[in-house]
Amino acid sequence: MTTPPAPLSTRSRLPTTERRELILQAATDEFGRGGYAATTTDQIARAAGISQPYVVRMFGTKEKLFVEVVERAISRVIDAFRAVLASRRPDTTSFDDLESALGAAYINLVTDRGINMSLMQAFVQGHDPVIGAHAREGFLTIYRLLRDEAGFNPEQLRAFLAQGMLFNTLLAVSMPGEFGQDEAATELITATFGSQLDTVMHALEPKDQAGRPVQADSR
Amino acid sequence: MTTPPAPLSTRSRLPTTERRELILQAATDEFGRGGYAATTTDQIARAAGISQPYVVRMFGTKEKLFVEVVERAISRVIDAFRAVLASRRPDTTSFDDLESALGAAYINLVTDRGINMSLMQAFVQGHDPVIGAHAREGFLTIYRLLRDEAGFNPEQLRAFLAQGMLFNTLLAVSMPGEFGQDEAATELITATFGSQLDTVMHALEPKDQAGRPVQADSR
DNA sequence: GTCTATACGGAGATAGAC
DNA sequence: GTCTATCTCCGTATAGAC
Repeated sequence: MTTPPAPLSTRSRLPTTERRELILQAATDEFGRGGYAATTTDQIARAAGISQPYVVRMFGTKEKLFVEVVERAISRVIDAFRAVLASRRPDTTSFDDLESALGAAYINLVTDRGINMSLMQAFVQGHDPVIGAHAREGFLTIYRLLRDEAGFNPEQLRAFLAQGMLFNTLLAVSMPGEFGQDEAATELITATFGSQLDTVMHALEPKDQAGRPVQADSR
Repeated sequence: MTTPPAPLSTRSRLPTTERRELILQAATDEFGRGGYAATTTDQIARAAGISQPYVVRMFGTKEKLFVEVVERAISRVIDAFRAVLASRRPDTTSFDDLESALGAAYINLVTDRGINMSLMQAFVQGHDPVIGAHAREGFLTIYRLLRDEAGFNPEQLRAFLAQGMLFNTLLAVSMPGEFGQDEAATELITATFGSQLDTVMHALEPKDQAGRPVQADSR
């Protein structure tokens, strides 16, 4: 249906790099909203304020764009973990403290729905030859990072990653939205997010572009 | 593109109930393969050996069919858990034994790619008003089952469900296919599946309809 | 109970202008 | 660097026959 973008006067020419970044951000949000197949390049274009063909033009195909979105999401996880590792005092930080700090960093990332859903979309497309390979590689990169740089042992890793996958899932189904509504949901969310609960609930309040709270999703 | 189904001579009239079951099975496999949006009703029809319009006719819309597929997958988890609970000796079964038995039952189910992916697809569509509600309800039903009938406490539940989500994810990205190929993958898979590893590896060998091992996916 | 034919509405991608 | 116009394919759903 190719909706026309904003009038020329409103738009502006941007250097390729900046435009790419804008599109990737929009694509992360949109793919996160509807999934890979259901999201159209036109939706992404609109969200980025440009025309549909230009999105395709810049990334070649929709699939290539998606792969970049996934790569970007994985990189953000890696960067966040590295930042935590860089800021600790190796000799005085206990495993538990390190694990909490890493968990908190992860929660911070995946409460961004675009990031979380991009990751999950990648997992769910795991049998696709292109996307699956990226998903596995990303997962293993994070595994090695936590093992080799954070010093986790296999069992600690298993538990940490499992917990991460539970975060993903509960956030994906908006379970924290049931907080206080359903006693089982409340119990599960409390047990899962613990002291991070405030962060989660706060991050999930819908915001507009300027960061002001809004009533409902306007889409 | 509506590919014609098999010639009339090959097909047969079936009672509605049986035909429904066949379609639901085919739909589980196909949705599991490609996800909700990317899977066409025609693919499902072909896999079930009938015409595309008949699929739509029988379930109303593609979305309703998908919802039934998800419901069915969740029911299978619930049934499997109940079967385990029914067969235990309440006074002599330790928590660890019960947890292992339930974990094994779950692994058995989700090594069926159709089941696992149907569940994950439901999670990933978690913000869809219809599908999301079903996903949350299913998740909470399982939560209550494990709490009220198996006697798990919140922390045990959290750990068990987290582990389940890790199973889902690793199977989704075919990580066990990397077993022996990559040292990190091998370590992770071993730590995750432990004594269930044989079951998993065995279940993942590709099979044809008659259950004979085959070389590669013929699609 | 099941099919064939088909209407209808997109979606991704390309061509070419500015 | 970015757009408009448009081609072409494909997917769901409906109508109606057998």
